[in-house]
Amino acid sequence: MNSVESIRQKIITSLGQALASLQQDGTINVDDLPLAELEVPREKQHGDFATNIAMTMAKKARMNPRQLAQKIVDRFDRTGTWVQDIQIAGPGFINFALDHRWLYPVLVHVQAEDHAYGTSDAGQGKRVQVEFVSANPTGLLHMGNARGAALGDTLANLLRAAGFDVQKEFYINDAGNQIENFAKSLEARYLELLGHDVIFPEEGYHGHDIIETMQGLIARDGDRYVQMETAERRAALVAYGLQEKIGAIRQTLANFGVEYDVWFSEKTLHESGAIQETLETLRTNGYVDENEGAQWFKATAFGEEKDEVLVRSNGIPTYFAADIAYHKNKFDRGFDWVINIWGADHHGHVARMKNAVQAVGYPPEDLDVILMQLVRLFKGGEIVRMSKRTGQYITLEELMEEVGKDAARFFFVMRGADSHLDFDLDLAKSQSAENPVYYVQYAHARICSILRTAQDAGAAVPRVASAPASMPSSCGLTGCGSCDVSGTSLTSLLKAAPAAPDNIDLTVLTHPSELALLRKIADLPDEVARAAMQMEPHRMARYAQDLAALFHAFYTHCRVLNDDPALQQARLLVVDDTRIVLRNVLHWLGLTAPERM
RNA sequence: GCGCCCGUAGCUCAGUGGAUAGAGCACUGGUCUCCGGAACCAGGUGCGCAAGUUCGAUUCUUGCCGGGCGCACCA
Repeated sequence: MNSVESIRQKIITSLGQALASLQQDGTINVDDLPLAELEVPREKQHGDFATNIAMTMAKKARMNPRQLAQKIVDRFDRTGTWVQDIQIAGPGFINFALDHRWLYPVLVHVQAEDHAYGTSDAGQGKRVQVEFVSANPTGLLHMGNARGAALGDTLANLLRAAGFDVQKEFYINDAGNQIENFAKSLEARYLELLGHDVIFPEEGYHGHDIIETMQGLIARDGDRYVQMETAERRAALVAYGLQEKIGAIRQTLANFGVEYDVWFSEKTLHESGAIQETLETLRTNGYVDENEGAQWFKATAFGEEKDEVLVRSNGIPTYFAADIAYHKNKFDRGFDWVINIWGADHHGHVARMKNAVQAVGYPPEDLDVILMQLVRLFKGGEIVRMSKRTGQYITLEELMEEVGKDAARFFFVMRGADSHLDFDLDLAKSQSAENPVYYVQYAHARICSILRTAQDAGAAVPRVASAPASMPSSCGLTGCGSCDVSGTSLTSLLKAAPAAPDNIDLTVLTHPSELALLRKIADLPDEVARAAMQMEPHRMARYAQDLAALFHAFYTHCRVLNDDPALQQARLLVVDDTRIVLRNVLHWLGLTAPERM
């Protein structure tokens, strides 16, 4: 349990005891005692924690809220709570102010946990799957995919940090109508490139990229497919096309910092008979109707307006049928929680999917669908118009070329998923103060610069109690490179430097900007857990900005390298803790933490 | 027509059943003998509208207005 949570629990327990005591001697006459809730007041002057318990209980206790509050406070045992001062305020709030010395142990704790600081066991090892992007393998990744990639990857990182057992998955739509279309489009381009007269399919994919794909094939195999039967030719072209496209998507996502645990092919659901089995399950459970030669999912049984086709009258299952089989497969694999990230244009699908999950025998509330609103690109103050149909759109590759991976990821994850995102290309590209990405990264680089200077002067970050053997030593992310290279990083250089005495005096840290920074650092485990469990990765982006701002303020007000050895030691510790937190957060956000800029 | 999302400062967006609703940008004025000025400090306007639930609503409910998106034997 982290420091904040431990103090919070102690206060809640003490409140509960105070209430129980009042109940016992009949001062308040109620049957059941609610558990007090502690909140962090908006206003700093209202203390570190506050509870509204006196207000919520006032009516049942038939007592004036402020009077009740006073009685609670009188019985409140502050042993072990760090509570220094209690005030009754406003309509009946009880405000608790902590002795700021509670923050000092946190400073040491951060050092001990290092890469693991901020992680927790909030998720209790529950198995979670996050499926995101899942773009059609018929083209390049666009802005919507990019937003999904940043949100999904960050969310998965945060869930992992919060103690969930997380799997990242990409669902490959390599079956169905759009693949037919893809095949026809490839064929048209192929023949066209070889000088044949063809009419490009009406519903085909117009993107220039598939011309390049076919140029690649011609370079490899020449015109040998021209003579083939149409079906055979299309099969050959589409096999090549899919392989090429999926490879490109995978590479682009890797460049964007996204690595999946599983790439799941829709086609395998058709080939393995999983779809048929799922249809059987649905039929057994009584959710299938036959009508006009097609098979329907009885969505109306769940209060929907109309049923949905599962198998067309031509015998081919719909995307919906495959998707049900896919979700059944996910739950069959034993996930406790399944999260999908979809574009908002698929919102009509959400209720159906949840109903279908229930129909195959799983609890629909174990499925969460995060809908993300569309992205609008701005350049020079103008909207950049995009059209998928004509292939006129900016790709993720182009975006990364233009603004870089870090800026792109940060901008996508900076806003809540359900808010429309205006992506200002000029701003993301600008290396200036207006750009929040640079603001945050600058704080990290500035810290590293201070530590370098300290090292050159022969000073070092004080050595603190080393981590117990049971302490996790990595960030909790699989495939994380930065934890492995810590042996050569600045940190270890500093740690290897002549050690300062273990016993440093932290009580010299009293400046308001120091304490505010420490308080923010102490909040990290809670913030991570909250962002993860509420599925709100944008909270982490905000946390990073807030922390950077607090650091910059601290930097201006508190001279780190100074001629008071005790103060310098203590402040070096603050600075290095801030570095650790910034680095960890940037890491979960998928951004680099530059030591120089 | 039905359904989903959104409406908060000039702009882009946070936020919470509570006590004086925040941040960045933009605008104005300040801060540096010194650790990175990509920094800091100060300055002011706002919860689309109207009812309801509540001790208390920007938050929850309903209606309306405005914007976006869905409503195929497409995915």
